[in-house]
Amino acid sequence: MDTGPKIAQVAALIGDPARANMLSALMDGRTLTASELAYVSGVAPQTASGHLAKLSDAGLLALARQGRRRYFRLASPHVARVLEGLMVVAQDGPARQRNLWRGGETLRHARTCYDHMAGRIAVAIADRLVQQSFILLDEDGGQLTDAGRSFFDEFGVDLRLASKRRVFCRPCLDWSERRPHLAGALGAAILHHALEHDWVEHVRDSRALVVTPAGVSGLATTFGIEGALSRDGSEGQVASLSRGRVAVFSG
Amino acid sequence: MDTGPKIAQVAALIGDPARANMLSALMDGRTLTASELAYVSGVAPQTASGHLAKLSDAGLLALARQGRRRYFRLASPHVARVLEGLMVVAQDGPARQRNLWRGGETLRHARTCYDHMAGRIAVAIADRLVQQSFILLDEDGGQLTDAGRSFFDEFGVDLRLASKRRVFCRPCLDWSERRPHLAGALGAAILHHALEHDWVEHVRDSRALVVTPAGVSGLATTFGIEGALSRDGSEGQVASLSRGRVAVFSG
DNA sequence: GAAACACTACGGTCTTGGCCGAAGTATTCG
DNA sequence: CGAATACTTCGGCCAAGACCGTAGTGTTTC
Repeated sequence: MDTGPKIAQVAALIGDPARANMLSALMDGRTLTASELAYVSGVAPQTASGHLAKLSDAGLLALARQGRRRYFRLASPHVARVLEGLMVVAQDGPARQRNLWRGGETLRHARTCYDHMAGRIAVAIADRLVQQSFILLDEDGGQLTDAGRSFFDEFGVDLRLASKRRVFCRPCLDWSERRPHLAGALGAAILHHALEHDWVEHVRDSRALVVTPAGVSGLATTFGIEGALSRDGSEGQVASLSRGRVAVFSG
Repeated sequence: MDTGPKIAQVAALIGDPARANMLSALMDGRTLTASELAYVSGVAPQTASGHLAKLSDAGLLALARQGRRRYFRLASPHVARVLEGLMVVAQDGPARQRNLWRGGETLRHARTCYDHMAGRIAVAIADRLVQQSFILLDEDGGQLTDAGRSFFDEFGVDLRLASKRRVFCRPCLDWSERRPHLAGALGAAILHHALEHDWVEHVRDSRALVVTPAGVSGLATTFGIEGALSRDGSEGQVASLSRGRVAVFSG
């Protein structure tokens, strides 16, 4: 029955800005050194060291020492999911200005989400795949159709990972677009493919991705995606009605 | 790029023991009054009032006033998922004693998880359904098979919810068993059915469920579940090897 | 072996925020 | 209308913990 305190302990750990910055920086699955994490979190190395010790002790980070430096990464995908979930809640929570995002425009456009793509591009890809009946996908689950299986075969995505009868197509709620995009092994395979073919490139020190010219044509011919590729604020989509937070429900 | 601070804000909110207790108490989807929440969180009403204001402002709780009292509930299933995720991370984090759980034995056996069942029973049900090829389920996703569809039809679960082509079978990682159980609309339907037929009953002021005699036979004949029903500590399952938290990975 | 580097441990300062007593505002009941 | 109930606001107390300066330990480089 002491589930509350356990939750609180972990949440309090994530609840410090410096630590949250560290975890955010690791959300794409990279491994970073203590110094790098000190820098991104905006605190002195001594302070960062303390934070990192706490996060490791709690099992949120995995640590590997190599010579005189220590490499940290998220201990498991579970941690990444919690962080992603917190982003979602943080976004739809306060019904405040959603569009004062400015700075994050590149992130909103395309970024990595642990091991797959997120952002407008990723949502567009997912939408397109659903529209063509290659996958079924909503907030609660996803699955590859037979048509989808042949599509991805032809597309060149390695589906051997998917051998057996494993379900490997799952949704991940995009915190910037507030719609599900494709995660799981299939999502990871698409990102892998995109990086492999230089469709997208990592932005240094960021989870952001930029779409290359090759990517523009590749995404267009493969998925038939055009509109979502323009990165300038063609924020056509109405910001959805702001559900009042103080919902009156029949009790 | 300010995703860190946003995460931190929400996490810090959950990171206070009193507030975490409140959220935990609401995890089964109930609506509770401010007084009740003050009681479960172990603080004075004035203090609780402040906490509840913060949680509502942040959009974690939805509030309905009715006469002189205020009813609170989780603002969305997203919040419940974050809490469940935190439980999972809290469990596998510190590789400490997993079996000093004592008090929570009832919870480990069967409980609600927002709108569906969790605990040994729920994992057993999911396992059985997978074994009989009625569903596919792993940590990343789930799906109902054709055989499963007819099974649930016969079983009497209302699948009309599942109309269209919606995917509605999703996994939820059980923090006590560390294996996925069935969530989503299908999981909710099973819980609904079980409550409807008096297979299980809520334990007052708790998320725990007790299995009635009717439930024992119902679960046995319907799902073929026997072993998992004995609630005495037949903790046969070895506690899994304790993966050292400081994993050395090739960097 | 000395110097530079990466990280950790310790100690003291200072802010944040949780806590409750007391008092104040709605709502219901007799 | 007054008392009881449910909740909120205010103010002061207090402890937890984030922060960095200083001083270490271990590792690499020259």
